[in-house]
Amino acid sequence: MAATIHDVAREASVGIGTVSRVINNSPRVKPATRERVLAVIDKLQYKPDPIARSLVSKRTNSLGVIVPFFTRPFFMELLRGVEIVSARLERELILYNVETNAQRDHYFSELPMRRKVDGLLIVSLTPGDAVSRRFQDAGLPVVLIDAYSPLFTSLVVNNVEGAYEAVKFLIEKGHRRIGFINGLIEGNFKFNQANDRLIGLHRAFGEAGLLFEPELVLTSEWSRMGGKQAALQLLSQQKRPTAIFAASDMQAVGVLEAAKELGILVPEQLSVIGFDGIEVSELLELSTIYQPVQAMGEQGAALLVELIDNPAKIPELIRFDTKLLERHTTGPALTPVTHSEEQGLPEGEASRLATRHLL
Amino acid sequence: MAATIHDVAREASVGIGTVSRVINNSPRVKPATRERVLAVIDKLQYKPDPIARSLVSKRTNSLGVIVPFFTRPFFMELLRGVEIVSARLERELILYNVETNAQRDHYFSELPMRRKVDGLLIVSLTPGDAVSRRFQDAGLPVVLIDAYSPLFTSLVVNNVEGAYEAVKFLIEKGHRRIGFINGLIEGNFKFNQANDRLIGLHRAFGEAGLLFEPELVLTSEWSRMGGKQAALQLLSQQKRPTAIFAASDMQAVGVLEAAKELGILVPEQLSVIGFDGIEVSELLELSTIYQPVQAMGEQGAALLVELIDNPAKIPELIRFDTKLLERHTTGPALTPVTHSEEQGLPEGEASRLATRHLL
DNA sequence: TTGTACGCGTTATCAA
DNA sequence: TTGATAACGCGTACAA
Repeated sequence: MAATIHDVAREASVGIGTVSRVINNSPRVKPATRERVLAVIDKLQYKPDPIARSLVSKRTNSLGVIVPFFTRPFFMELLRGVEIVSARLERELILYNVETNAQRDHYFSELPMRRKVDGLLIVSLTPGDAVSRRFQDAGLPVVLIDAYSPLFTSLVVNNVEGAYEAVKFLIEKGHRRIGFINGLIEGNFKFNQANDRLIGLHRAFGEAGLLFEPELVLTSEWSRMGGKQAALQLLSQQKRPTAIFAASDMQAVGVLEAAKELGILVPEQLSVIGFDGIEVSELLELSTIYQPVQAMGEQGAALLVELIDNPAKIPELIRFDTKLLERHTTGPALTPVTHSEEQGLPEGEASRLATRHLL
Repeated sequence: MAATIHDVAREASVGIGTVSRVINNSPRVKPATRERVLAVIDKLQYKPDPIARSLVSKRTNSLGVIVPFFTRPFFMELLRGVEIVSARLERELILYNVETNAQRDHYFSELPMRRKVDGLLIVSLTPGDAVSRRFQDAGLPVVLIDAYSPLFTSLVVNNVEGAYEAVKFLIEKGHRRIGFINGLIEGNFKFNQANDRLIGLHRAFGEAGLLFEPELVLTSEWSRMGGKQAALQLLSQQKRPTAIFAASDMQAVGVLEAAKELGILVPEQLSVIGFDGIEVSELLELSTIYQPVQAMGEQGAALLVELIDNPAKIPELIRFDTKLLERHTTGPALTPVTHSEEQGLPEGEASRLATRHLL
């Protein structure tokens, strides 16, 4: 059996109060007795029991993070940031992964009650009013990452601006028929992100005097497969787009796959730009709108800990800027080609080129 | 303030013992009073405090997982498996990420003491004798994944066999000069894996009567960059290999990058095969040795929970088989080319082909 | 079937 | 500067 504070007290011939003061380095203890107690602690290998400690202190020294689809690269890189500072600040990290609305609601309703965490980081999910009130009533510190609520400190990336830049960039390259594959609003996950990116697109279109063509805008899951399906649809239209902007890198990867399957050369015949700037975008030399995901994770965790230490802190809104990363999937627009006239390149050669893998 | 068991007892005019029996559905309570208590519980929104509960029950309902470099795809996919079953079994998941020996030792020594978790999953790390004893003395259930110890239930993949198959496959394709980029033994992380894969290589070489050429075997970090550096070195030798086997997919990706940089065509001039079968290998159409990582995570978590419920369970060793995934980075060996004679393809064309990205 | 009292291992209060 | 004692919220013998 592990030693308790009583064992130490007895062995050192002091009261448990004194031992407690020693382990919490209170100054109110005579150096001599402190030494003695410390010696016994060392001898008995005594470690205060964190559970008993939290029972009275109401603190668990751990951070909870609610994150949807945590294996997706975007969330992984964010989690990495969170982990870095939670480790540095010596907090345990409890992972609440959500894949369904039911799971989300479950955590949203359970977590405020059972005080298993000192604070909560909510990623890419926006708690509704009722839920928000529960968090507040429970006095549970909350920080939102990639989501916004006036009630909580929120870290967001400028999605509108990012999307605007992506589209403007394509327009400047001469593209006029620009497809957009937006991300699905998965049961209110990712609601703002999808919306904002659409707004940015509209703004760029408006500025350039382009009219918005509904048949060029599709919605898919935030995944490779989703992007591929959507791209297949977009690219088999009569007058297919010369450029596609995808709301996430994974979707953009799907676009690349679709293009390859159709024998369409990127970037010669089709420009593709993604959103996120995750590692695969680098591997595939995908042009993209980079967002500082890891930094957001780090700062989010840091702010949460601050908030835990000072619950009176008022919520703030922190914005992060995106950055356009021009790589090799975007190029100037050619004169638009229709299906019937695209025989310029000998069939064999085109598909051979298109089939070359190797990043 | 949240309601406690006392509030419920008073409101329902019963003793706290009865309330306790109700929430733990003990049969020893009259249906009528149970109803009454349940009603009050509902009315007061009472939830038993998990901390107070663990203080007496000695259980936290949470699983700890010690994992090195958790953002690396291999570990991510494993974690996904762990998360799936920990969520299903309603256990919290606490993440202990390890990036240095110091961190590993820290967790190894702290975790057995502070009973913050009911059990521990240790991934790709082999605890030494002293540490193992600590875990056992503390009575902390432990399951090893991708690591082996006779003291704990261990889930391992047949690395020797996997490496053997990879190399045999290359040999059957006609390759004779086969480079091997092994993974670094990072302060004893991944020790067995690297060793086993080398053994598999030797076996295949031996069977085929090939002699082992030390200059074709390098070691690098288990990363893209590491693989790339090693490949650059391998491929700039006078008589460069016609095939490279990398100990991990990420390293293999680095090999592809190196080949591209040198204008070497894959698979025409160089075959590349990786190990792991992570998602990027699919994206890049990389041939590889697949290991059922997610399944290992799932089963590891399930076994850990079993062990927690029945600590007397004796350790078992569970093996998983690899599977060769032939994709598009491996092909038949050409007659070896030396640097001076590889001008067969016009310079421009070769590099143009090699530069084509698009998966 | 039900209620009471005690213990789990700490921290905090207060008197000494 | 110290020690005794009361919480913290729950599970559980034991008594009724």
